[in-house]
Amino acid sequence: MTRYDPAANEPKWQAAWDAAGLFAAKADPGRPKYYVLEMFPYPSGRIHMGHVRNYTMGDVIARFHAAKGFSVLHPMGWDAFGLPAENAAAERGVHPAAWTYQNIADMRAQMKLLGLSLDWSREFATCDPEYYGQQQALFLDMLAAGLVTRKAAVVNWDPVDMTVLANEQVIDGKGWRSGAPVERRELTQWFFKISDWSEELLSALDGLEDWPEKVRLMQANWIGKSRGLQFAFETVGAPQGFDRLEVYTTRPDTLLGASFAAISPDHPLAKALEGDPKVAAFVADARRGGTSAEEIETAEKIGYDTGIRVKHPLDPTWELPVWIANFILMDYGTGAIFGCPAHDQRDFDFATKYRLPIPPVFVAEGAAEAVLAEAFVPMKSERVRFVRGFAGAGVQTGDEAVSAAIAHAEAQGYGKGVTKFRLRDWGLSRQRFWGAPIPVLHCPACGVVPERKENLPVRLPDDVTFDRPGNPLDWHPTWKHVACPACGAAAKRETDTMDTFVDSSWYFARFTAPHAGTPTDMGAADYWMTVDQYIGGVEHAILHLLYSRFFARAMVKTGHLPAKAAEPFAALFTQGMVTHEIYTSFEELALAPSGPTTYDGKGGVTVRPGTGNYRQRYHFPEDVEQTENGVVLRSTGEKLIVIPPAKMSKSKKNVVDPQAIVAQFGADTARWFMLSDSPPERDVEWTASGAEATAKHLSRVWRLADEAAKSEGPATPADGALAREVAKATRDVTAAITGFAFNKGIAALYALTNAVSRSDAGPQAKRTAFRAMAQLMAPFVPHLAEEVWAMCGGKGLVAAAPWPEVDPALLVEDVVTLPIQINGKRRSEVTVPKDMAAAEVERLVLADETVQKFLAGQPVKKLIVVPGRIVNVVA
RNA sequence: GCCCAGAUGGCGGAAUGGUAGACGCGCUGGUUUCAGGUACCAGUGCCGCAAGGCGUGGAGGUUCGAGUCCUCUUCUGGGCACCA
Repeated sequence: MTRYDPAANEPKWQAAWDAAGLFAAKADPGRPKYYVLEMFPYPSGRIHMGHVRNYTMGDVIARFHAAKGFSVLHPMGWDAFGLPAENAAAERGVHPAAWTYQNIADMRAQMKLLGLSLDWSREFATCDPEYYGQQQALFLDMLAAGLVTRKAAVVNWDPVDMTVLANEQVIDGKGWRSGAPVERRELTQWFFKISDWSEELLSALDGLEDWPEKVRLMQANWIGKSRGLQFAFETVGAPQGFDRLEVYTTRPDTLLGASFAAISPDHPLAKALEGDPKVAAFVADARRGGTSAEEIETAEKIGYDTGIRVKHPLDPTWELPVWIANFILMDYGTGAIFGCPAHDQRDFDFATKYRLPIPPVFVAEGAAEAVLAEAFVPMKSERVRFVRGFAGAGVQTGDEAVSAAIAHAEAQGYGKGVTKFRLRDWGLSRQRFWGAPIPVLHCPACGVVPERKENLPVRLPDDVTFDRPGNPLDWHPTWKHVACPACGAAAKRETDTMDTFVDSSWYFARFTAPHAGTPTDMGAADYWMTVDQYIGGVEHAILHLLYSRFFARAMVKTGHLPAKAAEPFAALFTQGMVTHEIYTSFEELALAPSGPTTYDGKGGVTVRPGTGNYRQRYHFPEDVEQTENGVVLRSTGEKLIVIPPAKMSKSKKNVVDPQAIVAQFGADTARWFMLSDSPPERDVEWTASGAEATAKHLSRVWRLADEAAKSEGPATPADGALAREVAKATRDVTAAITGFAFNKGIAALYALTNAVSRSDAGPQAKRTAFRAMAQLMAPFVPHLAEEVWAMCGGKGLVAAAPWPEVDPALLVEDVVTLPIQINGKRRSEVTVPKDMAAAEVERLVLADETVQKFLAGQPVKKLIVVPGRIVNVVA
């Protein structure tokens, strides 16, 4: 018996596709276009199973739309700037570019094994001078259009990587790459003014109907619109220029519960007081740690009483102390608050610690006013009784009370309603080498001067070393010393480079004209944009997608994209992770007392307390073996602890290498299995048994097709039953692909295989069925599909064949089997012609022996006949 | 604390309010094979010899009929948050 040989067939068909130029995207005004894009990879050097899953999904979508007659754009590139290249450069003494381009070459070779329908002619890396040069041009246009600004900001400073970190790059108060504790520093930085677009970016989310609801919600929360009251306290005893203290509150209904005012350590007033050494010492203390709310949350609340007082707006005789407190963020609102400890837990904690009064504004309905043990924050449904009412009070708490309080403040003239957003401007400056240089100069005479466009790209130098910390651009002997483009005087280049999120915020637009002499070509962009289907990990739900949405708008404004592309991704799909079991063992260290290891059932492994020193080891799946005894290490037979599947990670060694899988089973097996076992949005567990089963199935399909291809038989007309199975599968696979339910599409293909296998139709009818199956399989397992197509007499390449249409007549059944329920329980069934009248069905049902038996003489109260579905007898 | 998503056989998962468990894995029996593997056939929610009964985290409800809709609840996963 011959077996299917992927190793021989897959390269053959890949070469055939290449020779036919099938995947080169061509702008064809006569055809509808379809732009499918997967989030491009960082060139780490190896592809992983997550890539395989991501790109296979995109490939199914791309191949399907090509077969449906669309002009498809399905490009691939490299998100190639970033810290790992610099780390590698520092460790190995290679230039980041050399390391990056070698990785790209390696990964491209691995990816090509997968048989993806990618247009490689459009490939670029963001570290190509051609790409980042256009990015610099884009930056200059945005600068001219007022979309970029330079301002001082408190930033997270990573003292090891010597760079600014975004809040989200700070994990547990430490840099996400270096692990070093983060400090807060004030630097002058370049910013994209994304916060000007808060309202637009928020409201436009409503139109993104083909985005996951979850992602839209996460973006909405991130933008964080709130309605509140802004007002100014009159100060008493404050330094010159601080007669008033502006505060913002979303809870103006609790204004009568004020007990203190507090300002951020970064507030101008705090700075004005830093002449006092005690204040300076406190502020230094409060600034320890990162700027993220999460970081600040875990820090203990500390405060310093400035001695300044403010007058309550509703009662000038009522004075509140002004504290500097570490939990107030300068970036949100005005950097100053009034504290209402009775109805805000963190204010309560603060007031308790510093023995400040805690006056309640309201209590739960029916409750007496008592000393509070914690802040009283009523639930939405809870009714309250006001104990310190004012005009506008007396209604429910919540939005109504807030609106009433704002109206009251506006009527009395002490404040006004203000809408604030949480979203902050996007700081793009990075003090790193391996990024796109920010194309501006600092001239002693002219100040900040944009580089001239004809001088772009501002290239990174080749002669750099990484043997000392900081930014190599900054201490390069010559790079930054240039003449001012405006006056010709000696000037210095900006040595900051751009955040790598900038690179990935417009690459999708560049793919439409990857070698244009301007950032985009409007003709190409007009044809291809927007991206019809974007696919990637949910980890990019906020930043990358929000930045891209901002950039697309900025590019419309600067004339680099047509207005219709302002929302760059029409549909988004976020795929689940690839997981694998983890195999671990404990190595007992010398002199340690012995004790058993245990597994807690939740993914954690613990060594029994008090048993001494162990070193935990992880083992690669390829090094372990399943035995009757459980999972053991192949080399030693040592029994291993198996931890339930988790995301593949190098540190846990629960990884499988796609290249090895392709070598063992072929690309089609990897592709099929990645899509077959779980819905695409959920995690999928990679298992060796599942991969083997997939390979067996694909081999079976090939063998059945091979048999059909080789059998001689009468030229029977197409077998009706088999044709019906093909029609059903066509309907189901089509629906599964358009509905992003690839697992169901694969189930339909299994069902069709079984149907063909069991069918007694002649070989000719079977060959017809197999050609149809090849077409349906082609998006999932394109190589095997070509093989089956060719064996069974398909003309040309199946990859170039149109998608099969369903003949609706074939899906119509002549007779239907109706289940019969008696009082809602299934008791019998009746097979009737499809169109039988309900009255006739009723007669048949009542005559049914089983029905009579279960009725046992009871009268029938009601008889429900749902045509074509079910019959329910109510007795 | 708030928001979101889930909970279905031994496992992954199917199921426009209409036969719960498609399809796959695993398992059982059989055929082929010297054997292992492969391949093929049959079976496989639970209890029960059977008739039948019970079954979609739990408790109620709506309905002729609920995995699906409503209320409450438990648990799991994810997101957000000293956001004023």
